Amino acid sequence: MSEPLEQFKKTLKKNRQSVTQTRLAVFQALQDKEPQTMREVVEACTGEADRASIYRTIALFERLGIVQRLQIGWKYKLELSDAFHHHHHHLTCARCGRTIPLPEDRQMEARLYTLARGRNFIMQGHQLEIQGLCETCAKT
Amino acid sequence: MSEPLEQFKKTLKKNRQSVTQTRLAVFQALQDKEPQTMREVVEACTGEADRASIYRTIALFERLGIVQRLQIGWKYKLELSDAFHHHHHHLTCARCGRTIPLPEDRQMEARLYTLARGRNFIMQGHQLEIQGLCETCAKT
DNA sequence: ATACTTGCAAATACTTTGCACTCCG
DNA sequence: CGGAGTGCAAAGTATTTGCAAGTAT
Repeated sequence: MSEPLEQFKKTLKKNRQSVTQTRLAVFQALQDKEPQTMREVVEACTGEADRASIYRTIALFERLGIVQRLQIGWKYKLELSDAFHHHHHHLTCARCGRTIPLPEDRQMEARLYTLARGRNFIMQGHQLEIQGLCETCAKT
Repeated sequence: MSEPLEQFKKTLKKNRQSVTQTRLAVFQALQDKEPQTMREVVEACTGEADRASIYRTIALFERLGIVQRLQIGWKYKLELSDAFHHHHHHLTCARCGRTIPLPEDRQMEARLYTLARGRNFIMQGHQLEIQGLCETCAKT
């Protein structure tokens, strides 16, 4: 059986939430894809779920830590959270808009934690986005 | 004369943009303040500028690198850019919503640059937001 | 069975646009 | 003066909400 799918269902159950068609559809739409805009998710689910339900589902998923939002310029995109991927950050190409994942970097994570700690701040999460030009666009 | 204000006017002129009442009002609203939501900026400028003009002004300021957006959860906030502040990042309290500036950290910036470089990516900018609990909220 | 979820439609909130009028250089 | 910039009103988008009807446990 599909490993992440099981984990997903388990997460819902653990929080006493039903495993419904709508939720499965939204989860599938996000699976193994690059981060998507809300519009893309809605389009991917057309016919399977109503726009309003998708918003409600995404909000639930965020509350349960199933999805996370990334800021891409003025907009945001959605992707499954670290529990379903490795923790990572992104490079976004300012020219073509592509979102490229960066591998986790323990050293940097540790440094962030220390920085926050120094301000008596308890770090719960963080988000890092780098803008620039991807290899392809830099050539032209 | 006010130093940043002069710099602001110079930036506009350098780009052949007029120094208008609206632009001054928006700039003042952002000056020496914590990052604000669009709504807050609009409210701060009520009576001095129309909502539509403020949106147009913010768009212009972003184009000229006068302001930058930060993602705070689902929303964004606006603040004057690095040219008017030191480059820095933020801690956002998940409980009370406060935005706390973090000092610049050269070492971390350098590491980011290296990471991007390793992927043949030309870094032009980046954004880092840390969520957690501020000292006050952590106590209660 | 029955409490949680959804679809639908309508209300809000947020952002952009067209155009005639005003102000800056 | 002449073009850039603005206010106003209206059009688009995006997101949220109430409620009757459907569905998972």
